Amino acid sequence: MSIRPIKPQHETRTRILDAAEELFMLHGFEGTSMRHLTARAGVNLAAVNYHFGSKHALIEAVFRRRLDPMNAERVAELARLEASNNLSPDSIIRAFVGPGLRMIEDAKGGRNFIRLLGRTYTEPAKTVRALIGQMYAPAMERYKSALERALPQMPGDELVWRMHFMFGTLAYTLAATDTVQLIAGCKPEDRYDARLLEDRLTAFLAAGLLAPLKSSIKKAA
Amino acid sequence: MSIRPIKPQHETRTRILDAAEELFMLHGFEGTSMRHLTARAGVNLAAVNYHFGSKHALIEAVFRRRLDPMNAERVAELARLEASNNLSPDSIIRAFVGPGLRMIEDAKGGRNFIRLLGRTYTEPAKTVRALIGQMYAPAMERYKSALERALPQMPGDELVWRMHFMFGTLAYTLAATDTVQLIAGCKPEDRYDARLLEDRLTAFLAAGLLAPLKSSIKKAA
DNA sequence: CTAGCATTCAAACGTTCGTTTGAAAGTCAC
DNA sequence: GTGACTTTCAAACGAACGTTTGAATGCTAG
Repeated sequence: MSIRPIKPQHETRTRILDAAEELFMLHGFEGTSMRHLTARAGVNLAAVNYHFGSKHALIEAVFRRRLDPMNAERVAELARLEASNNLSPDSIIRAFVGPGLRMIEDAKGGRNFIRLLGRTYTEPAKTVRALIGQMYAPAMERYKSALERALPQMPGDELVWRMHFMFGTLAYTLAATDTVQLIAGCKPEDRYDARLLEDRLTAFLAAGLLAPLKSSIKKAA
Repeated sequence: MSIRPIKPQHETRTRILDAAEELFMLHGFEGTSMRHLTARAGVNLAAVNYHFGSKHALIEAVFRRRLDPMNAERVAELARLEASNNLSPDSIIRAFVGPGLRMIEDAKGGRNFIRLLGRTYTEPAKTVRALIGQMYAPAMERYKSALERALPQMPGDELVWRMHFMFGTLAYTLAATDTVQLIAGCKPEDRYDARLLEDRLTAFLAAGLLAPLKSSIKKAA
C-alpha cells in the first residue's frame, strides 16, 4: 500500500475511453459498434457495459473526461484576465479558443477528442446535444457577461449572434481540420501549428466581433 | 400525351426524398432506418432500393436534388456581379450566403435540407464528405479567384484560411439554427428573418475577411 | 382485350446491433 | 490458504438493420 500500483487503477476504463475517442471521431457514434470499439481497445466485449453501463453512458464519459477540465481552464483564464484588468475583446477571444486549439497539439488523445467535439455541436441526437450544452453552460455564461462588459455599446441581440458566429467558426475549424477539404490549396502540414492558427483565428474573430453595426442591425435592436 | 399527368412523374421518389431530408436532419444517416423512412414517406419498404438502388444512393440523391441548383445559383450571382463590375468583398459574401439563407425560409422542404447540409460538412463518413466536396468544388473555385481579385494584397495562405473560417461560420449558423442553444438569450422566433440574418452574417464575415494582418501572419506568408 | 413493362407489396434473407448471462480468473485482507 | 470481492471471458439473447425476392397490381401501346 505504500507504493502506488504500476497498473493504473482503471486501465480498462482508460483504454475504452481512448478507443472510443478515436472511433467516435472516425465513424461517429452510431457508426461505431461495441465490437469494433472493444476490439480496438483490446478488451472484452462486455467490458463497456460492465464499466460504464451502456453505450450512451460511455459517450457521456468520453465528453466529461476532457470537456469539463477544458471549460474550467477557460474560466480560469478569464478570471486571470479580470484580475489583471485586461478585458479586451482580443484577449477574451484568445482565452476561449486557446485551450481548444492547444489540445490539437496533444500527441493523440487530445486531437481525437477535439475533432470529435467540433463535430458534436451539430450532432443529430438530442441527448448528446443536451449533454454538451449543459457542460458548456457555466463557461458560456461567464464569457457572455465578460463580452458585455468589454463591449457596452453593442446591442444584446447582436452580441448573442456574434458569439454564435464565433462559436461556429471555432467548432468548424476544430472539426474540419484535415477532414473535409472544400477549398483547394490548404496544406495539411501547417495546420498543426496551433500558435499560428490561434493568431489567424483570433484576428478573424476579433474583427468579426467588432464589425461596424449596419443600420438594419441597429434598427432590430 | 397533350396534357401533363396530374400525378407527377415520380411521386414516390419525391415522397422518399422529402422524408429522407427530414429524418436525416433529425436523426442522421445511420440513425435513420429504411423502415422508419419508408413509413414516414408512406411507401413500401422496398421502394428505396427499387427507385434509388441503395441507402447510400438515396443519400447522394438527397444532396444532388438541392445542392447542385444552389451552387449554380451562387455561380450565376457571382457572374452577375462580375458583369456589373461590383466585386466588393461584401457583395461576394452576400452572393455566397444568400442562396443558403433564403432556402431556410422555404416552407418545409428547403429548411430541412439546409440544416442537414450544415451538419454534413463535419460528417464522419468519408464517402459523404467526398460527395459534397466534389459538389462544391466548381463554385468554390470561382469564389476563391473572385476573392483573390478583390483582395490582391492578401497572402494566399491567409485567404484560404479566412475562406475556411467563413465557410465554417455559415455552416454552423445553418446547422445549429434552433438546434443547440449554447448561448442563452437567443429568441428562436426571430431566427427566420433571413434578410436580417443575412445582414448580421455578412457584416461579421466581411469584417473577419478584411481583418488587419498581424505580424505573425505576414511572417508565415 | 391483351401483351409488355413499371411499380408496389408482403415476406423473408443473412447480418449485425447493444446488451445480458453465468462461469472462470484475478485480487486482496486476514 | 480461505473467503469475499472485482474483473474478465465466451457465448448467447432478442431486436433491428439493409437488402432481396417473387408474386400481385397498375398502366399504356397496339
